[in-house]
Amino acid sequence: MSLLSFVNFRDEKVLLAFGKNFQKIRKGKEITQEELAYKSDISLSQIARIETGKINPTLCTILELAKNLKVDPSELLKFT
Amino acid sequence: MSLLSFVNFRDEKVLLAFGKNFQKIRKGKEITQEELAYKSDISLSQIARIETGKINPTLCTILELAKNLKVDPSELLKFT
DNA sequence: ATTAAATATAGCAAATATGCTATAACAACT
DNA sequence: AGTTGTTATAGCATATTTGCTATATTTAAT
Repeated sequence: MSLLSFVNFRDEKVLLAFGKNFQKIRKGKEITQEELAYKSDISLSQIARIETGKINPTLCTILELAKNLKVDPSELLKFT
Repeated sequence: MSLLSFVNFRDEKVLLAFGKNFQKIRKGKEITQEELAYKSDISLSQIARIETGKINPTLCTILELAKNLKVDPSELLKFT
């Protein structure tokens, strides 16, 4: 087994950009992380980690957050 | 700690729908799972699991696949 | 400057995403 | 039927996502 077998694709720059865009959209909706966490079934800490680019969220997490932000999921993907 | 603490949000129906849409797009591009796996740095087994709705892919995986399919990531999110 | 609200961080546990290899199932064709 | 190409499945190991709790840091308001 190769030494790099378990180095998954995880682009830090992309995650940071996604997080920033996400935060901009959330703030545009004038909703706090805590409110969003309450509405969606996603923890406050997880939302913070997403916005700071610490983690690589899954499809379902992204879709759930988009739903509760009342924004089209593709909006969340519109970052450079 | 609640009994449901570790039941993450993972919507099987959504994953199945995403997988079917993904497969339709890939086939529309006339590329095999194997070719796509080679181009992107994502394993063949993972692509198969995605298309059959077995797993909940991460943002970076989705973006990487979209890139190598030469399709806008938002296309991949257009399923019912 | 204090306080309060909001966000970020840290550490732990559980679930799962991912890669690898091998095998099975399926499809198309001769 | 047999062959070949493609996709699906299974089992294992590791990294990471996620939730929880608590604490720290930042921001906003008075």
